[in-house]
Amino acid sequence: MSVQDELLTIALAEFASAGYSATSLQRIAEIAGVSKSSVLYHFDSKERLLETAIGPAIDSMESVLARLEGSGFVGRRAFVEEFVDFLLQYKLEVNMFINQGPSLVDVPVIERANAMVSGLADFFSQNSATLEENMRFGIALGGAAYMLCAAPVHRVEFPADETRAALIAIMSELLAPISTR
Amino acid sequence: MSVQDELLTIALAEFASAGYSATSLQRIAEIAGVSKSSVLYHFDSKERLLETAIGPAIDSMESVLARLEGSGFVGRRAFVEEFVDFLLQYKLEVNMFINQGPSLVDVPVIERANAMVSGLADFFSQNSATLEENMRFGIALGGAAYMLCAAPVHRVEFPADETRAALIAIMSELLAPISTR
DNA sequence: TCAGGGGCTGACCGATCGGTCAGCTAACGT
DNA sequence: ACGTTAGCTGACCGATCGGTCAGCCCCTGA
Repeated sequence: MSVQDELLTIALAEFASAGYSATSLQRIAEIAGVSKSSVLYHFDSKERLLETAIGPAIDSMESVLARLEGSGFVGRRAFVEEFVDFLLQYKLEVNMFINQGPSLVDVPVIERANAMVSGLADFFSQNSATLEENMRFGIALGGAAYMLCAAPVHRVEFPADETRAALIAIMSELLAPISTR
Repeated sequence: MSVQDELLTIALAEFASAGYSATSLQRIAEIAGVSKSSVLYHFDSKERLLETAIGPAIDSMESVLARLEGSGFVGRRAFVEEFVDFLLQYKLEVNMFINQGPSLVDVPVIERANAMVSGLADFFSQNSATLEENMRFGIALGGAAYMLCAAPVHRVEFPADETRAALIAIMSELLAPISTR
């Protein structure tokens, strides 16, 4: 594992657990066993380090959202599976988007993540006839994201395959009453 | 409104929106139109300011959890209503607990909040026979908390009474399959 | 009239922040 | 053998952080 990749892994873990602004470059450098100057040699700034660390997750989320908007809500089952797999793959990044997205609005790469969240919310708002339908979307997606990406910080993790199946079942049940338009 | 109460209101809003460590006493003082020294006169430290601001919410959550553990899960309907009302009353505080609780573990008052979350999770873990049942609890509570306390940062708010009714209905549906033990 | 205290302030402190810069070392191409 | 470059470092910078402190203003009770 290259020094860059190691720094990215450490930075992502620290940003997600302690918060972006509360994580110093000095701390990341100490964990990696290098100097703070070395971190700034590989990544021009703290913000660039964040961008590189969470960029792939944002790209993946963008493609998931694009497919959803392309196929419409008739393909809800496929979307639910894609969404759950996305959460399972990018737990730490999603944790960051949810917890720190609104507070890091001045960081361009975070703006992209916030735009994804808003895009999802807009899609579901347009595809729901009532407030209850809209809340079914929110609870399904927000609850799934919380269980997979936020709750593990407090508690132990569950086996991934069982979790995936249970999550897809519950989310499908929540979204079932919503009619396709 | 006294200066103390005004400072508490401002501090809570800033802590929730920008994050505790990213909010400086200087900024709180500027919004309130007083000096940083004045903030530290009314509250001995930044940590004390946080404690005073979110203390009532923690007290309320403790009583909700105590009643749940006292009555057991047979009174799930009453608990759901209590929980939703708690979320509606303490949106900003809950937003802080969820988003920044795990990262502020060294602050005693936040430890109390984290203990509440763990207590809730333990109760539901003991009252669920399968992983899916356990996830139903998590999605119901996590999703509700996200919709009410985190999502409004991104988007517009909904009317409170309709939201309350819809939320209670959806959560009851999610928790219905779980047998009382 | 005046002593006293609550409310508030600016000046200041050490610590830490992100970031810059000159320079060291080892490996590589010619 | 030598110039170049990548990788890395410590020293240092200005800014900002939470917190301390002496002192000012103004109201109140004796």
